[in-house]
Amino acid sequence: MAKKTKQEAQETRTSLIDAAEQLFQQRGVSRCSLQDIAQAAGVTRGAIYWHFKDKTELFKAMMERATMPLEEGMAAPEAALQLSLAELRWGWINVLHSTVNNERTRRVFDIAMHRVEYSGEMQGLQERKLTSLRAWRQQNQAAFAHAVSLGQLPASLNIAAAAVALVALVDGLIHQWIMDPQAFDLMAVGQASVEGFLNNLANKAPPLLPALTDEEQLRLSRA
Amino acid sequence: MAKKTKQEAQETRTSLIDAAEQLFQQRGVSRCSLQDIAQAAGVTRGAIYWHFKDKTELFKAMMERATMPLEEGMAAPEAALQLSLAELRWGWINVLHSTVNNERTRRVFDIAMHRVEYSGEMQGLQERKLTSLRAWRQQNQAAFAHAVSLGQLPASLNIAAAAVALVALVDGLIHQWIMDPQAFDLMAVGQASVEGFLNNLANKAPPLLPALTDEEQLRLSRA
DNA sequence: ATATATACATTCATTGTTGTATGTATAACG
DNA sequence: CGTTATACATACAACAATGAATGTATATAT
Repeated sequence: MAKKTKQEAQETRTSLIDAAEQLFQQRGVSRCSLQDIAQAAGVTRGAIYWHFKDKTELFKAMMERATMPLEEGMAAPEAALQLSLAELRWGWINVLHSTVNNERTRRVFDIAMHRVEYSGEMQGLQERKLTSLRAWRQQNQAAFAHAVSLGQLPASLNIAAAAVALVALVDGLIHQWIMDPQAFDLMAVGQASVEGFLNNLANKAPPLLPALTDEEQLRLSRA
Repeated sequence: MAKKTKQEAQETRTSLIDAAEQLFQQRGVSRCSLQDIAQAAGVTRGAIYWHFKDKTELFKAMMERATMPLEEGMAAPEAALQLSLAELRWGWINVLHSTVNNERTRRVFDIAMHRVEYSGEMQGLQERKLTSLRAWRQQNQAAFAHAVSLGQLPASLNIAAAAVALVALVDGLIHQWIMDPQAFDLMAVGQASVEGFLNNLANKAPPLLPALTDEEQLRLSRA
């Protein structure tokens, strides 16, 4: 077959990533062969090996295409210290919005969460995810610290723990929603949860429950 | 080789599941062969095919062995309506405790989250997970409803959303901790988060942030 | 004590997948 | 306008994994 023009080659590359995205989600990454992907894209494996070194590189390219815009959405690292709580809320709402409204984001989240094994050659991807996770935590913690310095949040606040919890909250919401989208409205519950969380950081609520009983403490201490 | 006694056969079965647990976590489920597992357990593939139909069944057995005690921990379905907030807290704390202190629980959580693809023959497992997730939500929602009826929580509370959020919070915390155990103390942050969450359900905190601006609303409406 | 089911080990055939090597028509370039 | 690098398709070799078939020594039941 004939050589394609540069633009046509780019289109081939794009449609390969598209096909991979679909098949990865449907069958799982390890359970779909390069043959499957090539066929779905209307080419042969030769095209894949031309554009990508192997399946791992194809997977990386797919991830990058989808997550790049998201990571840009949460501001640059230098700006991190300057983030206000309102900007933080805006960042999280944007992530939720992309999850709900951007089909690609949703698919890739699903793939990253349920359709791939983070082992072997994919190990690097887990570390990348870890780096990203730490960055989110840092971002939030810095914003909390800034808010404390402005008097918006009490100085007694454990900003590290609060950052962990907020990231966990949103991450958990997205997880649940991806698994079970009709169970709840991610935007509504998400926005309410994030705002509720932030509101409650500002004022110490009185304890609703008594401390754990001695017997409960004891049961926990027995491994 | 010779026939083993019934007890020896059970030991073989157990060591096969043990080996699978280890290797699944190290190399990922699809990336380790039955040969690998058999060898690690000191037997041949014949033993695996005797005890289990195929790799999927072996995986299922491994999951069941680890998750059964956990699901028992959160009470039986009939008792769901009777759970108090204190019992709910206790249930969550127990899950966190198992995650931190039970090596098997931790390994299997890691496997279920990062080392397996929920596609093809594993599809059933995702549905099982979904069922379990819905049960947790139901459990929490019922406890909230009960607390509302007792006047412990305000009647204005959106109990469905609150249940989703609390499950998300704990699930997200466990996720983060499994990925990055030295990043924070799961028991401490977890207990504080859960108690903080419950406390804050009881009293409406005043809004810390103004509502989203018109321009922000507009940006969200543009897909 | 004998027969049978058990708990595996061993062997074999088949298949799917990967990586690479090679072919080739043509776009791009000077 | 000839040359060369490009963008794939095709063909091939090698392996690895599976599932089934078969073998076998011995617990166990009768």
